[in-house]
Amino acid sequence: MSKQPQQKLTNTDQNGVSVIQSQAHCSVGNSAGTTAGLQQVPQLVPVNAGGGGKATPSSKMKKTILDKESDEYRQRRERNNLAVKKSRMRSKQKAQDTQQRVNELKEENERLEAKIKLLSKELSVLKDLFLEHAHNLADNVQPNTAATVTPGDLCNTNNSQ
Amino acid sequence: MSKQPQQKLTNTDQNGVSVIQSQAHCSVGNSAGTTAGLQQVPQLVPVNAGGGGKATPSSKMKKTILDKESDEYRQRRERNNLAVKKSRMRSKQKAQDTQQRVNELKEENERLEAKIKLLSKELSVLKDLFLEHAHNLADNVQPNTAATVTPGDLCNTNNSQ
DNA sequence: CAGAATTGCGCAATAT
DNA sequence: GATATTGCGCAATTCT
Repeated sequence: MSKQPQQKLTNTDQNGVSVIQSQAHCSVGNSAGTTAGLQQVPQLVPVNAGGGGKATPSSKMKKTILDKESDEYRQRRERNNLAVKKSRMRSKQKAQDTQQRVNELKEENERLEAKIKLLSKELSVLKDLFLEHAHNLADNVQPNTAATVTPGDLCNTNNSQ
Repeated sequence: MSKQPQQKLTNTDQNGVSVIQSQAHCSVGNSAGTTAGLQQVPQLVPVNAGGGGKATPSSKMKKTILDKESDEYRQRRERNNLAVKKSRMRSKQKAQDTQQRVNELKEENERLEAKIKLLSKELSVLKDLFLEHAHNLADNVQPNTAATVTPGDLCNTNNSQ
């Protein structure tokens, strides 16, 4: 997947055989022969076959030099066009999905970040309490009076999230 | 943005006008006949323009009935081809970037998740200590002996991350 | 060898 | 008016 074989071919078109296709959709109806001028196809004939018109694609020869007319040709084109469409659709879909994924991940991230903030805060509170308590102990304070905190306050820390 | 005007045109090819163009500036070799056979071609001329070859795009006429020959036409095509290439490149780049973003976000997510785990653990430890201590107090234990914990242990909790 | 999937490319209709 | 986008078909390759 993903390579770029196709001969780089500098924009200067080298061999170009190109074709035009479409056009057709001129006006709406077009159905019949509405199409004004447009001549039809030139028929690129395969000049072909170097010296001995090999009919059999032995070693060198490209293929059988496709006949644009051939039914088989048309069929193949049509199938390919279909495949192309499919492929592109998928590609597009994938891109969309990826974008969506980004959004989801971003949200998730915010949630996590928030949770961290919360936990950090709790932790800091607890630590402070501890330090305070330690102090009290150091100062030799009565244990009972030292009960400044009720653990209960810290027990509902089950952040649902 | 995003619509799909282009006449759907059922795949049944209606009238296809095909042509070959290039050729002209073949010059640079394109080396010999690399391209197998392909002869060129016919040059589809726009049969066209009703009676008088109007040069001026008056009211009805399409445009000036583009002359495929016209220099201006060729120039426009070339510029457009360029634009198309550019656009596609960008599009591809964007997709790639998005994918990358996904990866980054995923990593970040894992980091956050880990941090949360850590904080949670610390918190849980602290809470346990608290509970234990509370117990001791309840049981009326001597404060001094209650010094089971040293706050110091909890002070280096600055998770670098 | 065949058939589907990808990919680069150019055209033309639109959109901006 | 010019460039940017987009759908489409062709052909060359690659993948199955």
